Amino acid sequence: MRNANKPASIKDIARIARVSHSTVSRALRESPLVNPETAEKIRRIAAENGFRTSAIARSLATSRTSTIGVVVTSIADPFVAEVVSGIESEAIAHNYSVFLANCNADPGRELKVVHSFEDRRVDGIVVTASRVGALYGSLLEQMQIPIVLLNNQHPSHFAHSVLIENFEASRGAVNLLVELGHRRIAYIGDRFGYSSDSERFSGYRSALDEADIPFQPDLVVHGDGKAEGGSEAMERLLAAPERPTAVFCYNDMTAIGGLKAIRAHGLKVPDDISLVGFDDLPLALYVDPPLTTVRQPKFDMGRLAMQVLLKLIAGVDAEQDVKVTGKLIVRQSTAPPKEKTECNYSYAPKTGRKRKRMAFSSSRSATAN
Amino acid sequence: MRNANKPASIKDIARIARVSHSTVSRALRESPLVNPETAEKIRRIAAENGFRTSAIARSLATSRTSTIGVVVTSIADPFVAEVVSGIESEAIAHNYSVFLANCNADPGRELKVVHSFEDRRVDGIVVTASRVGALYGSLLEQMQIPIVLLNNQHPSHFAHSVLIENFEASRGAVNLLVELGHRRIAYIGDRFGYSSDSERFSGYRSALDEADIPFQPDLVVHGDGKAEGGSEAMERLLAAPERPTAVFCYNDMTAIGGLKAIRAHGLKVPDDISLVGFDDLPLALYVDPPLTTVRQPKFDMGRLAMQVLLKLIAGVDAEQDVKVTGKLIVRQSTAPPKEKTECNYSYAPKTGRKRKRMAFSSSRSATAN
DNA sequence: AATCGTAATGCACACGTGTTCAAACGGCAC
DNA sequence: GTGCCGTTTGAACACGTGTGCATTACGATT
Repeated sequence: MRNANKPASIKDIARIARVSHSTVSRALRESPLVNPETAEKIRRIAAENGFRTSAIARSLATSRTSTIGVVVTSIADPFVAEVVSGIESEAIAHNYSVFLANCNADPGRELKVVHSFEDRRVDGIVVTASRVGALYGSLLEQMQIPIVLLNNQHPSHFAHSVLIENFEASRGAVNLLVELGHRRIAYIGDRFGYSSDSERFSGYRSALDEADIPFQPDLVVHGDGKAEGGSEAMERLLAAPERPTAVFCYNDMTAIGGLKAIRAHGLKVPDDISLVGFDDLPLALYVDPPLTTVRQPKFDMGRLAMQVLLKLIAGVDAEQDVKVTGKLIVRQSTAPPKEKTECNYSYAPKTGRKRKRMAFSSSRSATAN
Repeated sequence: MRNANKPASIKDIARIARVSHSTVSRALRESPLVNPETAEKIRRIAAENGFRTSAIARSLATSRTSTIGVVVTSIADPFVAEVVSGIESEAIAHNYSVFLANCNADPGRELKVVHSFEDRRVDGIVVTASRVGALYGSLLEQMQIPIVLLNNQHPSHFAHSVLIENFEASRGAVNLLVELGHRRIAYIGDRFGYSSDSERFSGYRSALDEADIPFQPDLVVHGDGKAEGGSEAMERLLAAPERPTAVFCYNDMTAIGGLKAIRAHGLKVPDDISLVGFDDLPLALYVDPPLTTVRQPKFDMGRLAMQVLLKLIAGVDAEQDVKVTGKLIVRQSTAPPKEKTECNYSYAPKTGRKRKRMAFSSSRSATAN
């Protein structure tokens, strides 16, 4: 009907319906101020002409865009992808659209994309696994946009955040190894000084302390959070005179790298060495053996971040830090240690031991509705 | 400096600089029409006040948003994630921002998000692995927005598309198995009637034909494109009286499901059965054994789709269908068949055989710049 | 019958930017 | 001095929508 080129405007519809553009605007927004009959007529005409009201013009008039920006390190990271999926799901349920931008762990790039979001007048921003901590303080001052950080790697008191309980989760994971009877438990950390690494390391130490297992610094090595670094770190552990019987890893990718190194040495998981990861990536289910790991409720964390953001946008105050609990998923990469040289510690239930068990279940899972 | 609340506008800057808002607009856009000195002064004042020009208002004035929409089945799909990464990379290099929307393989949802993109006046749309074929014909008529389909699952003559050469790629993959000496080669397909499945199946048949291997219908079964379906399909193959020595799979996930089933039967890959996948997901590298597969240049396909879209937006005409070639990645899931009952076909080089080798390399890889 | 209240509609302005056109200014050639 | 041209600037309008305010119409109330 239209000769195309330019999309039809509200005034075109008004002309056809013989009313003012104000009435059309009201009719399409279901305003009670307009006569039901004419409203129906207008909506019919709009539909016939394939009219869609311009969100751009509406945004200019209302100074709200119903749009949020999501900045991630890399959308190709499976962890990130699930988080974004959760964000998007919650966003679309509230008629928000999401801008996505990779920053490839480059702080300069991160700054740039945040500015591009500012230009686009997004109503809010979610940043996953940001390493720029102090930056957001002054940035936030300048542009008045609500920001939610998800698993941010530097403590920030400027923005709201959603984060996993690293300490509790890793303590629970290491405790599983303890209860299986392991005494020589190693930790393969990350080498970039992330707070998630230090928190998981603290959980590891805490679990050892509770089991009266002395901490041995030579059982702690560092990877790079990826498979390659995990392999190299595991090599160092295996080269030591007395190797560990279990290894707790910073994340699944280092565990998978470690798995490869263990196999290269002709050893078996879990027979010779038990392995525990962190994240529960989809991948963890498909390696051999399937990986015991701590599940981060990635999708729910994304939804949660969006929910917090929506509150901030609405002006409702939300709690500063939303913590979610991990859940230990026991698969086949963990088992009791082989009876070996030192048999002092058998797998028999340690009846008289400390009864200080820790609550570590799926309770308080992040399924807020 | 500003009392905040509302972001500063071009007029605020104009007032401070004692010029008209037109001059500010020109100065910020580096127009040659403005005196270099005053331009410098204006830019300084703008920077001091943290001013950022509103992309919303600019879009309204110019009727261009520098924005594209990407609709995907699920961003949590690793294939999709890498494609999106490529799209985003190329987009940001041209100062475009990207809207992301999941449709969860629900055609109704797909329609809805495309309409939301229309409302937002995106300059273009990329759709990955769409199943809605004919729909886009009429839809495209209504809204005058350039669309590029990536690996679309129904042939469409309405929109431009980027797609993998399924036939050639799968023929090459099966040919590898033939050359290794396999004769009983099965195919685990997909059951949803995608064109990618039928094309890969055609490639499989073609490779058999060229090797004078008779086609056996009972060696073709169907999964669901995921691990579960792959396992079930493989179970059916293994239950047959005479099982295959090699299996070509519709994609990596079905191959991985198949791997699991093979292992459950106490058989080994590649000793008892060779396995070939399709896609080269990151996962393929980490299963045991690492999977031989056809690599789709996912990132480059994303970039390519964006490049085509940019051409269409600019009004330059682009070729209707851009085809990219897969690349066979040989890892450890393939090997010559074990010498067994029928020893008629040894692995000795078949000297006198058809010399009709096919060209199947990384040539014409999609690295257009 | 006059007044009032209510429903329905249109007018006019605002949102922030881009762009055309006219105007002001200064320098130069005649 | 006058006319012309180039440079720089401002005024005005446009983009498409939302909304406060005034206006009209009409039925109900006094």
